Amino acid sequence: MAEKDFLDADQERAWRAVLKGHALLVGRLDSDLREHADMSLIDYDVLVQLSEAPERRLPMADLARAVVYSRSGLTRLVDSLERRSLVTRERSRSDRRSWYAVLTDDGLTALEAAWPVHVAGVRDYFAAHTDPEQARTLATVFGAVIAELAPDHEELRHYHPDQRATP
Amino acid sequence: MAEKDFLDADQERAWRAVLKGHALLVGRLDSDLREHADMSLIDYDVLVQLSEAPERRLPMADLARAVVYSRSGLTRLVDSLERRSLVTRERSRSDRRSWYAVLTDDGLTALEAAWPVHVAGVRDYFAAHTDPEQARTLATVFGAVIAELAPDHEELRHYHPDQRATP
DNA sequence: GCGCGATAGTTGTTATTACAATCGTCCGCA
DNA sequence: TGCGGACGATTGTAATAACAACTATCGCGC
Repeated sequence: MAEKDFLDADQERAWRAVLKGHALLVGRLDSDLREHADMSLIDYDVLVQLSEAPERRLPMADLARAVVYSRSGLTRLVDSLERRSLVTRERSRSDRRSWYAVLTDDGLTALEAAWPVHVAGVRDYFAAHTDPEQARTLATVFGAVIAELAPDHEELRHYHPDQRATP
Repeated sequence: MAEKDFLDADQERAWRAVLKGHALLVGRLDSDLREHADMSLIDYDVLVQLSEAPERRLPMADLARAVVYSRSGLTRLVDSLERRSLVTRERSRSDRRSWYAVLTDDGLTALEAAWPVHVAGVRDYFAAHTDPEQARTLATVFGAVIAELAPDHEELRHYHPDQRATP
């Protein structure tokens, strides 16, 4: 059980600042990307995850966890990315229920066009106000939050895609 | 102009942790409130802002800025709160374009029922991983983000509602 | 080998959200 | 005084999101 029912003043201020600052930040990053790179922030996030995955691919369920999105939402998001040729779907050879979302060459090109826009935003709106020590603090705190609320997310590190079968 | 095109590793990690941790956190806080207090996180946020405002009221535009929400979105949100008798609208006497959202007694009761749920969530999922020094760092960093992206938000502190006219 | 609970993904449906356009009001200025 | 741009709020509309239900498949236990 908790010992206190209230948050102390510092914690309260911190939480409110995070809530409001985050809302402003993602709102701005999203509209910057829409305006200059023709994609939303969640599109960008999906493309980044895929670009960093082995063979540029991730099963839908793992991708949904990685970007903290509902499975049904991801289905329609990947539909949209597929219509724009940024991503394709491939059936897993080892589990016939599972599909990979795969980053296409066009998708990688789009990502490479988008990232300077995004990085400039993160730098100017966020990192410019954050020294390295503060950055480490943020990573620690939110890392602990992630570990608390999604302890299974570590497993994604150990994921390996199907080995390519000889056709 | 910026001197660097890349974020350093600490800043990158911090930003990613914030993005993911925030998504998990608000998702959980929202579903906790829906389950145990019959309101969403944004409903709660609106009620809190009103409860802290003089005479429990705020013009729609100020309220929208305070909770970082579009004006049209707030219109429909307040419609919903009004249907549930948690809030009412009152026309401003000094500016006939402007309407106040006013927290009702029922709204205050609902808020008092909801806040233990919310505070417990913030404490357990967030504050438990955040010592006072870290909390101050978060408030500093996100306070700077807010000042960068919404410099006009300070003005809200100076707001005063209509003085009550003698009927 | 067979059944059965669990899992991956999609679809039906509904709620939520933002943008653009609109209406009424305000206020600075000639 | 009255004109014109700005502002507050709402509405029409379309995009986006989640939940629940459903299908197909997996893999454990016997």
